[in-house]
Amino acid sequence: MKKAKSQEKAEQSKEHIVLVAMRLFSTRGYHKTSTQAICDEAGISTGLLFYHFGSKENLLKSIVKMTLSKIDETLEHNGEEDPVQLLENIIDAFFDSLKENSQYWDLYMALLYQPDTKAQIVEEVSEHSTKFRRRVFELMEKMGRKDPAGDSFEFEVFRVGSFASYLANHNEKLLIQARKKIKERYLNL
Amino acid sequence: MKKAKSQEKAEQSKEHIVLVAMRLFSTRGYHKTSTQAICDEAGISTGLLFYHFGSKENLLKSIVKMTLSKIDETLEHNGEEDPVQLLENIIDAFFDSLKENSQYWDLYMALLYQPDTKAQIVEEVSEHSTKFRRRVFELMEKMGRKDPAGDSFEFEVFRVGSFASYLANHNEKLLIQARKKIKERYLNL
Amino acid sequence: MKKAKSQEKAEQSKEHIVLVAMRLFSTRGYHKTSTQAICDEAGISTGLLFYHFGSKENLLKSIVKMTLSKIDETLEHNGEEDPVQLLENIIDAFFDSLKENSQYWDLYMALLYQPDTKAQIVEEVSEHSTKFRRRVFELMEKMGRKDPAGDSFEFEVFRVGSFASYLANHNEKLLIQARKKIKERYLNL
Amino acid sequence: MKKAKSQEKAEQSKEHIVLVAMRLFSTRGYHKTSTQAICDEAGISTGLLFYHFGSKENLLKSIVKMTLSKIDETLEHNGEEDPVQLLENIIDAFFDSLKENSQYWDLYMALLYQPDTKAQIVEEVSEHSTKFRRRVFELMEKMGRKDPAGDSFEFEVFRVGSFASYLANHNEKLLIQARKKIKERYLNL
DNA sequence: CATGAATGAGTGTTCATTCAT
DNA sequence: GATGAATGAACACTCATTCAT
Repeated sequence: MKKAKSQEKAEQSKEHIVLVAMRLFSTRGYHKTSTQAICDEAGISTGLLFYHFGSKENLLKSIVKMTLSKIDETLEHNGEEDPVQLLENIIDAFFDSLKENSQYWDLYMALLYQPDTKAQIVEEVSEHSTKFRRRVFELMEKMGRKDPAGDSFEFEVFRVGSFASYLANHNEKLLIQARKKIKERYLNL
Repeated sequence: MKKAKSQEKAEQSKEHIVLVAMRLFSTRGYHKTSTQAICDEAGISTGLLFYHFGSKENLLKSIVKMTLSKIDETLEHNGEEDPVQLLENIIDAFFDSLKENSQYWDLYMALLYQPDTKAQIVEEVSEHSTKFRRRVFELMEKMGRKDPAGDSFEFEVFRVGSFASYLANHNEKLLIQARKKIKERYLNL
Repeated sequence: MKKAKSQEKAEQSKEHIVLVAMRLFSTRGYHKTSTQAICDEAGISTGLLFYHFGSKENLLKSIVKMTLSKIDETLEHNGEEDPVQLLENIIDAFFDSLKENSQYWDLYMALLYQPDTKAQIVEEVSEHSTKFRRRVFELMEKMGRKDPAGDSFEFEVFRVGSFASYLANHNEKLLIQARKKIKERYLNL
Repeated sequence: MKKAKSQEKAEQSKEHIVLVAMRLFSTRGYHKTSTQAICDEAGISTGLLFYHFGSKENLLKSIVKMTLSKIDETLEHNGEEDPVQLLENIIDAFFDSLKENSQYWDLYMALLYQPDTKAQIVEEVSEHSTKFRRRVFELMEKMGRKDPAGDSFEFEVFRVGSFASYLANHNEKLLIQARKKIKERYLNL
């Protein structure tokens, strides 16, 4: 019981560190955030961070893993319904996540386009995005679209464009408009 | 004349450093490229880089400025033609640039999504992209599109999506397909 | 207790660095003493100096603070006696300190007459010297001197002159003579 | 004739540099003043400074030499008069110089109390101050003072004290008062 | 679990000086 | 005389990481 308690505490501590680190990484940049700054902000000692995560690099991977699994949960939280409704749910989930996990997506973009950090996270990330692309393709097939491959390609480009545009300056109007446009184009046949 | 010679040499030296720096920044990442590494690779002394550019940050700005002005030249090298043709030229120029100045665009994405580097280049960059967006909007108007605002918005999102997708893994096929799609959608009424 | 031990060790480490730094600053000059030289001489790593003091400038301030507080202790270690005896004690304390803390006073003069270092220490120093001047004035009043203001002014000029002259070439005879003269003039009415 | 002209021009150029350098050295500090800053301020090229002076160290020596010889001129500009009048003239010349060549004396103090710069100027300076001390001693003898050695020692300590006190904070009142006190003590028997 | 003193390689930058023109 | 591009050693400082307690 004691162990369980201590473990739980450790988990809380780890999650707390992850949250603080994500905030700092996304607002200051990964390379501009020192491990010391994370420790200070999280109110822990230098040693504890390395006890839990081993390295700064590994802390970064933990952030990505933890956040992606949370987002996955949201995406998969769907009862089975008709494909159009499903795709709309996915679109909404993604665009909602963009605002809710804004910090994460900021970090995500930063990491993905820097050679050194990209190498660290590419594994965790690529699996996730492949799964997502396949999902959309399947839904478009079920929806009876003539060119599901072409359409899902277009869809993905548009989705990435929405993300990249929004994250470049956090313009909310852009986000609303993009969501509307993407629904118009790919939900109605 | 003597002065001209010496100035010319200095200009060459500066441009050489800029080129080397761009290559290293884009392949290794800005923060992972030391000024020393740039000097070594360029075959110059530590001091010369700072003599010419003053700081690493300023070197970065110089890269962005120099490249953007080159790209601008290409975009504006248009005789007057009908708007459809002009838009196609712009699309081609942009997608060509993506391959030709691939290094620059890699760097561009990395810089734009990192808070610290973004701050450094935002001024130089935003002017450029605003000008480009306005241009597309005007062309769409001239083409007689019903909703030039909505269409140019879509166009921009799609263009950004193409860029972001391509630069994430340098998949050439994706680029070809995206160019084709964007032409289909926005060149034919 | 454990904490106390570790803190104590840290305090020793800091004091050791201060002592080494003072020696090097005073013998080589502040600007000619690199932080690395201090670390080497003190047998510590580069990082530790900055861990404890944050900057070279702050190390300098710590030296001044620490030494001034030591000297203050000596000056104030007086039982209550008649003003003449008190003034003599103060004169002796000051002239003794000049020999005992010779390194500090060398540094003090160097710092005080350089614009950049002066700015760093002026705060710590001025308070100390004001307090001292006031003390002498009060004693001269108690001694019943006719012009305590004029006399304490003269006294201060003479004291500063003794210091400056001695520290310019470390001539011991000069110091003995100056101490004798100052006592003759300001202790006897 | 042409040569003379060119030489004259060179002398002007050299003197100009010396003046600029003295100003910068005294206001920013010797070590905090880069040769480049001097060149910029003087409106000359990097090379010219080194063409004229060979090194920063040598520029410093030139400043000291040039200024001391100017001050010497002032001190020696005396018709022969009675010793009391002569001493008063010397006192006045020195205290006037303190205000007129304030920049030089600031620099002088800074240099004299820093080990590295002291080594550079000690030769030029010590000769000058020895000569001055001897002069005062001789005058006190002629004035018929009982203890010319002791008095001239006191005088020197007081003079140095006045200088050091004034230069520590450039308090004009202090200077006036000190001049008055020194005349009272050593001009009247 | 947790602390924080200690490490040392690495960073961007400065600066006196040289030299071809 | 005069220029200014070029040099390279030195510098203050940072930071991920370790380890004794």
